[in-house]
Amino acid sequence: MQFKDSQSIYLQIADHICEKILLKEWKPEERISSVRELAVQLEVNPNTVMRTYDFLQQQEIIYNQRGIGYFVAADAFKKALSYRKEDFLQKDLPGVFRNLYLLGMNTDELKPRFEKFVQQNFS
Amino acid sequence: MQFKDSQSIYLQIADHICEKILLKEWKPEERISSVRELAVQLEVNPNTVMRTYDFLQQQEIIYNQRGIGYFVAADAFKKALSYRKEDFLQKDLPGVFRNLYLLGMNTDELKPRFEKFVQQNFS
Amino acid sequence: MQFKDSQSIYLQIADHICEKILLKEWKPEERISSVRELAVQLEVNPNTVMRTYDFLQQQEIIYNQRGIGYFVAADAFKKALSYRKEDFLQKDLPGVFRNLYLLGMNTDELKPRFEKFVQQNFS
Amino acid sequence: MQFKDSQSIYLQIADHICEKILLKEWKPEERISSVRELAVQLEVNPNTVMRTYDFLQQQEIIYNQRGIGYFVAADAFKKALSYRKEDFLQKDLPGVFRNLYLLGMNTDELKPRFEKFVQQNFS
DNA sequence: GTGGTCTAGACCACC
DNA sequence: GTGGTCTAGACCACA
Repeated sequence: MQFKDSQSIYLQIADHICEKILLKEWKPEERISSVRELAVQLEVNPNTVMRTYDFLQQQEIIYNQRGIGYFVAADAFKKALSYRKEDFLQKDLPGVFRNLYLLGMNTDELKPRFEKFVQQNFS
Repeated sequence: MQFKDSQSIYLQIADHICEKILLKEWKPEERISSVRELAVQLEVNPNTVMRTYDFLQQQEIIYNQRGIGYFVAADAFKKALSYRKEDFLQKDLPGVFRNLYLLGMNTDELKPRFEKFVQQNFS
Repeated sequence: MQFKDSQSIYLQIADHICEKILLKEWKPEERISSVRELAVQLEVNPNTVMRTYDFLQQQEIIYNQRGIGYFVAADAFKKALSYRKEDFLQKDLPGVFRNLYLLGMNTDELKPRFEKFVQQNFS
Repeated sequence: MQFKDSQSIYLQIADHICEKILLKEWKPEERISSVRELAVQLEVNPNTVMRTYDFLQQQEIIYNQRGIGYFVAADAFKKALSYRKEDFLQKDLPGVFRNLYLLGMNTDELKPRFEKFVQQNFS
């Protein structure tokens, strides 16, 4: 996995995990990788993964059983959805629309790009 | 002008100036505020404005005449457009599309929202 | 390291780093001193070093790994060469040639001086 | 006349005047343009030309007759030559040689460039 | 520990 | 008046 410069790594990892849950690849009560495992896998400092898990735990998307590991929360899907949706419509969209307008674009131009994106990333 | 915490001030100022140019409020070869003037006006440190101007000069959106001040470049519109467009398409859009997909939405649903936004903000 | 008055310190530091790379003392992917370390070593303000690193990153001679440090770019030699060469041919040479002509000299007279210089400084 | 960014305008004007003298286009005791005339001609602030004349007067290359104008000094040629030569061999050349070496060039490569330069600028 | 940003204030050369 | 550079010191997010 490669990371963008524009967002902190730990949040990119959090997003990645949320997607697994939203796409139902990971199911409730399922155990997820340990901090160290994931750190090795992503070639990242364990502290960074720790931070991700901390963050997701605060969002109540995962929970911790001491000495055993981290698990997907029972209502993780719902939480992950709201975590995603929360800001998107209110915070992200206005900025997107502003850019669209300033750049002389419109939503129709986004359509083919969106279809291409979905095809490349989710199929 | 108030600043968000999510982006550095000097880049927010840069974006603001780009918008002036994209909206054709500022025209080519027009002199822009001096570093100190703008600093007072925005209530930020002159160094911060200097950094903005430095950045915009690198983007070839503004240029400097020694001892006189900064001016809007002849092809500022084009440069500003490509600077913003590049950022938008590469950095913002993927995240937007990802959210759209995960939230089960599509670009058609954005259309009425966008039209409403434009009407409210640019007319 | 002592600095001249005729050029800004941060660019003199940049030149110095370029030389290390051109002389192959520093190799691709090698980590370079942290901002603070170099600042202490050169007895300048960290901001000044930061500016140097910023500049060299724009030239794609060094790159940054978040929270870890700055590294010599893979093609740093090439980039450093073209950066220095461009400056030299366009900014320095015309003035040199002008002086040569006005002083009634030619390039042949430079040859022995150059050879002596190389011998004294690089061997 | 266009000015480079790398050197202050008033010194570039001074250089230009010195060249006129070295090329014997301007002769001893000849009156030179007034500050205002030259400022208009070069599209520069009169203060800037004033500074040039001040500087050249300090170098004893031109002199002033109050209320009449500026004149080329009797020994202007000699002074201009020494003003040029003074730093060239000792200050400029080492930097040039350093660059040549670092860039893997030698004086032979300069020869055709020099000939081309002379042809373009002085014939 | 790392870089990144910002403020405050100073000094300089230049137009 | 203009920009440009530098210092000092602070605070922050991040790995």
